[in-house]
Amino acid sequence: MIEKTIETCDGEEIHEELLNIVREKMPEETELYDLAELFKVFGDSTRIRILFVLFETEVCVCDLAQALSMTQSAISHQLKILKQNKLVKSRREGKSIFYSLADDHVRTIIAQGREHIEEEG
Amino acid sequence: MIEKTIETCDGEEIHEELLNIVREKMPEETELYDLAELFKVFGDSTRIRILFVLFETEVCVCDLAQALSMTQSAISHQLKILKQNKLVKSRREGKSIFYSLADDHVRTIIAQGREHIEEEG
DNA sequence: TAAACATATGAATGATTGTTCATATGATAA
DNA sequence: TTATCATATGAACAATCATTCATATGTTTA
Repeated sequence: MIEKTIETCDGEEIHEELLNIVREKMPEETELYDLAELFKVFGDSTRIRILFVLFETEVCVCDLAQALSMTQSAISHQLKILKQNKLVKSRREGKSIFYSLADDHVRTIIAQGREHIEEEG
Repeated sequence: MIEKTIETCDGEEIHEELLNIVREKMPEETELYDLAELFKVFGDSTRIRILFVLFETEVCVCDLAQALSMTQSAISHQLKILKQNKLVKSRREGKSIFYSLADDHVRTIIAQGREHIEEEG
């Protein structure tokens, strides 16, 4: 933490400490962009619902579509986004393709999100 | 985990286990919506950059704007969204308003996001 | 009080995005 | 091969959203 100061916002006097922090601790542009992209994936309730199903079991696209009462196409489009972001992986079994969680960060991130929500008034 | 079965996608025969899981484990509509809303907030690189500054110190709007090379208005709009979602809190000090992190879920969520990104090829 | 400063906000706009529709790809069965 | 089933995908459309611009609110100083 930098010390609190009073004088601010006179253009020239933006705190040097603040600028140093920004320069030193701020991740690279590409990482910031990738982070935002990752969280965008969680920012849609259809994809969240897909993930909650995958928390319990692997499923094929068509069962997912029925379980969530959505079209196969809509689900498939969303699975593509989840897969591109490595939240989900797939394997073929005959005509079907089964999707499952790629790793456990997904559970942790969503669990933290739920905690945050529940603590709000 | 439910047992894996082969037959799928013939319309009537969607696995009962899957439907039960969806009914029992899927959060309420409102919680799914709130979760997606929360993650949408993290899904913008401007807001991510604001949060990274707030990881280090509290700041007033105008210093934030200068540090991130953006207009006061743009920063103010984003701070409003962060505050509405209780990721950030504010206090007035004279003419300035200082913003700081509301709680530590923010750090955890972003830390998990970074881990996920770094583990990708 | 009026002027100056810091922040907030409503409207407009360009960009992004989720879903639908039609169709393509890929695998199995006849 | 041909037909059928499961999934993927491109284009189009509507809805959402981040930024800008102009202006309003609220605080301090003169």
